[in-house]
Amino acid sequence: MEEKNTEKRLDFIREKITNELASNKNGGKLLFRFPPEPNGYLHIGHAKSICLNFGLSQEFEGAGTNLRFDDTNPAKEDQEYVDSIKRDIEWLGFNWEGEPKFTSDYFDQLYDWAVKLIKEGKAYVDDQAADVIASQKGTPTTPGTNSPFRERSVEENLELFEGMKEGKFEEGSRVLRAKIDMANPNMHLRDPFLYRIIKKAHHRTGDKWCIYPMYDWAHGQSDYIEGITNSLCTTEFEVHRPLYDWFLDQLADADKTRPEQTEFSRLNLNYTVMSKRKLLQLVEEGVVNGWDDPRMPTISGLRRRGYTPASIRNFAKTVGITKRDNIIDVSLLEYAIREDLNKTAPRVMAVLDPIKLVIDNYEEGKTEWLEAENNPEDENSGSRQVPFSKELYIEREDFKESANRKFFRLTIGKEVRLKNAYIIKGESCVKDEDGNITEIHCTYDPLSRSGSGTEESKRKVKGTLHWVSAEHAVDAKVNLYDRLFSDEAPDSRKDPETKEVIDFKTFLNPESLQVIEGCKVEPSLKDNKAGDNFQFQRMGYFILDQDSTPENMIFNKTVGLRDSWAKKN
RNA sequence: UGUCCGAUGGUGUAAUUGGCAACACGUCUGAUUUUGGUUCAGAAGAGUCCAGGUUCGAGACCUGGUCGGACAACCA
Repeated sequence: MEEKNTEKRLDFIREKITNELASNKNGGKLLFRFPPEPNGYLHIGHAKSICLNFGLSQEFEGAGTNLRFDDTNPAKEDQEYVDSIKRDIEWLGFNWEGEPKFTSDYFDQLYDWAVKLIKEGKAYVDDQAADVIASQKGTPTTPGTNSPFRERSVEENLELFEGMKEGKFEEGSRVLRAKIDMANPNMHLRDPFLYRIIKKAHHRTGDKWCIYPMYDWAHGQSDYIEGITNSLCTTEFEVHRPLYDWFLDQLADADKTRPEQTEFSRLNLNYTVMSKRKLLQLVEEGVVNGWDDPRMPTISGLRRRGYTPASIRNFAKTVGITKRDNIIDVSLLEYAIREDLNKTAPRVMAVLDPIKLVIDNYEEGKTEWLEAENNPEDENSGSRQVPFSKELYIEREDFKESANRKFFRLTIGKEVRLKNAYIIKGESCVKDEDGNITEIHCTYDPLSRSGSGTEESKRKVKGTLHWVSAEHAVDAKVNLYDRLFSDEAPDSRKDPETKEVIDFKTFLNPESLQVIEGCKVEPSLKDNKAGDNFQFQRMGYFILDQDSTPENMIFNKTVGLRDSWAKKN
């Protein structure tokens, strides 16, 4: 699918970059970076950032975007996440500059710089316990107090820091801190941590290190090492920027590229949660079936749900880039996928809740192969043959014995069109002892075949039903999905009494997954492969699941068609 | 009683940098339709958080408020 026409409207970041280019900042060089921590799967919020950072390098001539794994915390990170992140970025249609980068590649340089800061009296080893240090930090409205270890000699600091590196001290017993200003109104400048001791094997550096750099120390310096020009991140890092700049002030070479951090607001979607911690919780507690559960807002979940890369890119585009808080309505996401799939997904017939329909005046044992258009929105999509016979399945909800004039479907005595086939008239129905309808009987008009050109075929009937030949139908399992949470803002509701935030899992939608077996689909579907998107005519968009086999077909519902009838009823 | 950031229809985003508040989603009509889909035509819905000020003219600039968000992890 084509990307929507790029309008000339520039968001504030693109405008800023355009201006920088005009003033020849950094000699016209542009290098961006996408810096995920490999501690979870990427979600739709990351997709926004990916589309920004990698999109920028596609839009500006000669620009590039690095992929850098911010792997400074071996306690949480894992190779599995590295792999999934690479896969998701590529699936979205983006390429990074050269090989993927890792913050852990810079551990030696970072260590050397830390030593330099110590030698200049700008960093010190603090021996206090975490809670003591925390209490000395002060609060946002009250200044902190200096650590008693703040004025240690350079020699002692050097020796202790080396000891930390050598593994001579216990985890949590010492940290290296920058010596800035414990009374600074910006809390991030109150002697922030540079290093802590973590005696865990790192997924890349193994046992080489037992001290690991903190985010603030590692991030900006990694940008600097790579020669990043524009370091784009979300607004919660805005208050970190003075610290980002402080480090560069101490270390950066005047004739090297100095990166600049710019913040934009993160994406929020209603009816879901977007924090990696909470998503991990859903996975670990088995609330969902893994990171790629189609109900998850993860990129892998959306992929398995049937979303396409183009739809997500277009979604990111309509959502835009600003600094203000936002909560995107899921209808925007759903629109993006419908718009794409409407143009690209082949139409097929599938009956989700089948009931037998017998055509009394149709010849026993006869099969006709009727032509069916693959996609009326795509002239080049061609057509296929679908089998028609005396006994069919139709959707149970498409029949009522009698109904008012607004019911455009099958009733006794009224005519409807069977899509791509004949006009039929409801005659009678069979019920079991409980009064449930078990079989419907009808008659057909042999002269009304679709596309035959006869007067009878041109007759206007109000309703058209999808169907599938009972003899030729293939069984399938279908997963129907609804929103994972029944509340718009599951992670920010507060108890009116206690003012405590209510656990987000309270709002889980118990009906978010409905599995239906015994669906009947047209035989042509057997030839398709996992990941293929379809429109089940009149029902919605579906994707062949990765676990599907020709013998046990499984479809996932991506999204329903717009349904102006259901809305009124 | 801090620092930083933000505020435009229900939602998201614009407004050529001071000149009739526009676009998309959503909602509602109607037309078309062998998908109650698509498409097409149209409608309703904000006077731009508030109060002052500058100006012929302010969503935009200035001042002061109000409201919302971020920040006190040996997380990122």
